[in-house]
Amino acid sequence: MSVRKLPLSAAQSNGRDYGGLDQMSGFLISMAQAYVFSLFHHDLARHGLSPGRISALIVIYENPGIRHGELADMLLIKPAQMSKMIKSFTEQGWVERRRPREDERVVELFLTTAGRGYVEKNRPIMTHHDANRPSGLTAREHQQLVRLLRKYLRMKNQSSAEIKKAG
Amino acid sequence: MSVRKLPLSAAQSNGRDYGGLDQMSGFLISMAQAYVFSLFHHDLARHGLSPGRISALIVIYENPGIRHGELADMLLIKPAQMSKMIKSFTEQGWVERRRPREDERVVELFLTTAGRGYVEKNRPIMTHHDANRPSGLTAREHQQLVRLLRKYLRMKNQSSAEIKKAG
DNA sequence: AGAAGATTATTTCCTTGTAAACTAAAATTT
DNA sequence: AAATTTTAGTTTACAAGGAAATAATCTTCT
Repeated sequence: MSVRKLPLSAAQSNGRDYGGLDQMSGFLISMAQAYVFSLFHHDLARHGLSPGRISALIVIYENPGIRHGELADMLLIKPAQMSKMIKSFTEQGWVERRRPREDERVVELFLTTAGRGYVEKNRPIMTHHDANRPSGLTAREHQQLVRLLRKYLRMKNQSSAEIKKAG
Repeated sequence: MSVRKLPLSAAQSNGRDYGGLDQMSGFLISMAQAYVFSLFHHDLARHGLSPGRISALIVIYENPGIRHGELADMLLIKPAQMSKMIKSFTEQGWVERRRPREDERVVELFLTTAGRGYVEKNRPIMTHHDANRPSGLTAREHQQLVRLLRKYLRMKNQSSAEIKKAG
């Protein structure tokens, strides 16, 4: 049985040697990404969900009026790709673009009612999938991994909303 | 100055809210991968290095005769993509393909002398780049991240070569 | 032996993502 | 104020990667 058909298992070395790659964080991160992506696709593609697209919609949901470029910076997506994505969102009727009077170069993004409905329906599915993704880690190690990745990426410790919620 | 021009900084939120994405390991792994990839490209593209390609060559170097499909499984690369990559390697004169008599479906891969030279020249560059990549982590946290990612991917604890070296 | 099924790799077609050139608007310089 | 430079986003042309169909070989079952 080919392993490639079973995204539930990650890398298969079978006695082969990674020659040091398996001690490099860059390589491991790339492998983890491939694994996560294949699982996401396997489980959620039938919902029409793609990780990049739903992430962008969630951020617009939380930050109405966010600018095109800000969104690209937050998600590490290139502006060119962002343009295409936003265009498809407007065609889907999920996103509305506004050019503010005071600076007509920029584009501000807002979700339509349909867009908000789409996020409200699918964010829980995504969250659940992420929390329940099979991995070799315990729940505690998973939390630790999240903490390390956030620090790796130099993310601020908490969003203001989370601080409010926790406080 | 736009952040997108400076791959040395990772995600930029600037007071915006990730709406929970920033607590999901899948999202963080994807962001980390984008960050690592952009840095790799920024620093090493002039050497003609791409992470996927050099990784494949390293694994062939360490495992002469490895089969097409085994390599794909180890690197989480799809067979279709592997075929294209191997084809370009043979055209570059780095890899030789052999069809063994006992099973003529399979393709066994070997590096040519030029291929071995290429790996020997570039692996240290890659290793150095990985070890010195800027991140928000201390050296100790970096080691911890490597350990967690290996466990996440259910990788065997050590390669036999490493055990020999350590033992 | 012969048919049916499984395995391995490749080809074709399509989607996604990037880089570079370009347009438009605002800020800066002279 | 006119010219230049910078900023924001889009378009275009191309490269990387994946899914599905195909080809070739091997295995299994009768």
